[in-house]
Amino acid sequence: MPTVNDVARVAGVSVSTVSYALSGSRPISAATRQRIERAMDELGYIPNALAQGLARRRSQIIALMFPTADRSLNLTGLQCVLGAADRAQESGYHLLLWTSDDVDDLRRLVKQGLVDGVLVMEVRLDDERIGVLLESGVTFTLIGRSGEHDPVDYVDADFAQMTRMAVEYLVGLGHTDFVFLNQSQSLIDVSYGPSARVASGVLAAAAEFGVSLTSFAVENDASAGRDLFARVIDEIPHTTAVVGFNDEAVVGMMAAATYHGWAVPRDLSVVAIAMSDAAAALTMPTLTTCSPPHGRIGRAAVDVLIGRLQGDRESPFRQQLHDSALAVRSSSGRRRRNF
Amino acid sequence: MPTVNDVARVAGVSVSTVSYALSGSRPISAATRQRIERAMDELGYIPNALAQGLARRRSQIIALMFPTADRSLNLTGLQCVLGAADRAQESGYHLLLWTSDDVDDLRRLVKQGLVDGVLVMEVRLDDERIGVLLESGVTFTLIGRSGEHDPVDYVDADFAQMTRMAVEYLVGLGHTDFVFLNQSQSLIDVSYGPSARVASGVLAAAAEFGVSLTSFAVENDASAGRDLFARVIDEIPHTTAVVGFNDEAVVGMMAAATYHGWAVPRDLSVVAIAMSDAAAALTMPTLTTCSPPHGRIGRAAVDVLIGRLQGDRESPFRQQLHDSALAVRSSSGRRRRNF
DNA sequence: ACGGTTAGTCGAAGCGTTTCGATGATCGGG
DNA sequence: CCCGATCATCGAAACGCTTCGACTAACCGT
Repeated sequence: MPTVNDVARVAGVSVSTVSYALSGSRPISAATRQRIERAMDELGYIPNALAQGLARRRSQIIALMFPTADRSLNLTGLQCVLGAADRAQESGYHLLLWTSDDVDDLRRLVKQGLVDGVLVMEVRLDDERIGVLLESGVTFTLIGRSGEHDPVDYVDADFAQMTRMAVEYLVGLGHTDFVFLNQSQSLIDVSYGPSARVASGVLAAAAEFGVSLTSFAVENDASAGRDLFARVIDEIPHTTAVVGFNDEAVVGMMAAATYHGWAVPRDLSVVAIAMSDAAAALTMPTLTTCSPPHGRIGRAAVDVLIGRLQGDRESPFRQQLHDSALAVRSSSGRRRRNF
Repeated sequence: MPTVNDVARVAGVSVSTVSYALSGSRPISAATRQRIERAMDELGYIPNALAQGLARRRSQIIALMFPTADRSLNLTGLQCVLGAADRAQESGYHLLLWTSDDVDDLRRLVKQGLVDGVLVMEVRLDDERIGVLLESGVTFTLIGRSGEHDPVDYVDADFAQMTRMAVEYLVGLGHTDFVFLNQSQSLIDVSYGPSARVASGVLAAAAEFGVSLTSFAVENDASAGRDLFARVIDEIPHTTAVVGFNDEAVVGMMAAATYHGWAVPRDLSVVAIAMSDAAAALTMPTLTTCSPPHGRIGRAAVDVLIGRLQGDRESPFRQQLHDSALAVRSSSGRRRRNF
């Protein structure tokens, strides 16, 4: 591999001149610049990233924490990761994928000086990673939010907007009796942010529109959804609308409904929260969804982080919430049943 | 951030001694080692990864090429990525996520000296990235295979085993008239490896078991599946088994079948190839699948790459094929219809 | 007691950049 | 026609680590 030395020799200048020509941080005469450029592509020179990083104290690498433990994988996370990766590349940064949840690993990572900044996914309400990052002094931004009003940058979905939109849509179709199907209690117990925020958002929206709503937290599998349906026909049979934030249970519930002769959407309208389009297309009937723009959120988070990295460190915190979109498919319709 | 210098000063030794204590590449007396270790954790010392990489000419970073263009995202890719990321971390490596497809970007990446090795996903039969990597001299392993017998390391699914297993299973249930539903022609046109291999595998298996098989390549969406079902009842109505390598079209076909009064699996058995468990659980009925162990493949690829990185560069090529597993769900059963 | 190992340590020269300060050369203004 | 600015370039010192060669002391066998 050719080095600056080689380029300098071939171009007949000093290494510092080559460096200045490359970075443009000092004026270089047109003639010299040309000789240097010729030398560079004659040699096929590409600056060594490690040396550059060491000297500049900037690696142009950002870490993306995407912990995989304790969480059922879904496409929504992937979209976010890929959005972030694409954007990082467009902005001249590398993206390091970090799947560990462990704060000691994290501490080690940032102390290594390998990464310029960190992106944090799957943020919990009392996420201990935030404290670690804060005290380490590294620049970071959250994809999601903690429960406290930490002085941090974040990009997140606007859960209030999302849930209100879902409920408003169903109210507009005449529904007045809702069931909300949340994620498993175990996820709520680890204070997974979205679960809490979707729950309170749905509740608030129901109150706003004056409709009745009963909430359940069930495991993330089809049988839990079937069991729940049995409970619903038994205890609150006048239910005509379901808002679900639990992919597999929602599907299980639809299957049970169909099995019991409740047609979807004739007898029951279902809206899934934050389900990917690809997943929604696989169900029968296809599910109406209300989902955050995960890809865009990932990209926006990269922009925020890089903005902070390149700009002033002390400016006010950038905190963005992104609107979700409703994708009407075949699982929702006008209320038909009457009691 | 403390440096080796600080540690050396506090411990009262030279920097080289600190380095040797850290790497263990030269003997250090127990007493000295203790003083050094004490100094290190008193200062909270972590070696700077960039400096270390520069000096050792090893960054402990591997790149994972996961191009996102032209390909519908699915969980199977995610599993593989996450498996690789986990394994890399366990082995003391960092994983750089690279989403660009461009060979110039790739060339630049490897010339930068940032990564020790490269993992290549979504390999096409005539993948130009392979040539670029080969001539750049960087160590790499494929997740998948090209069409040629390149002298390269790879880890892939055993498509022959996979397809044979799927067909054998259905034959065992009495089926003799098969439809194979492949991915879109556009994917085949870019010579996407799995499409070709699954197609020929299914064909070979059908021949082996002496059953009839008709193949179709359709777009990856539900309506294409519905259209195909219409064609099937028209042209080959005696079909009782479908092997599908096209998630959305398979689901669309099932929906159309149900709509036309063909019950699945009573009148039609369906096996989906390489569909994720999560996706299979969302369909109705839930789909029987035959899928490669994507997570394990990702991990294995990391092992192969790191083995090559740390071991001899010239040993015989490591080429692994992994067996798929059949997950029987509700879309397949004994053949009932007779003609 | 003596040469030959060996264990333990040190100094210095890299690794490939950037960047600071210095040095000439060139220029415009009075 | 000389003086301070400005422009273009250079040399050398970082950045934080590894590693080679050398040196000292202790140790072994004879």
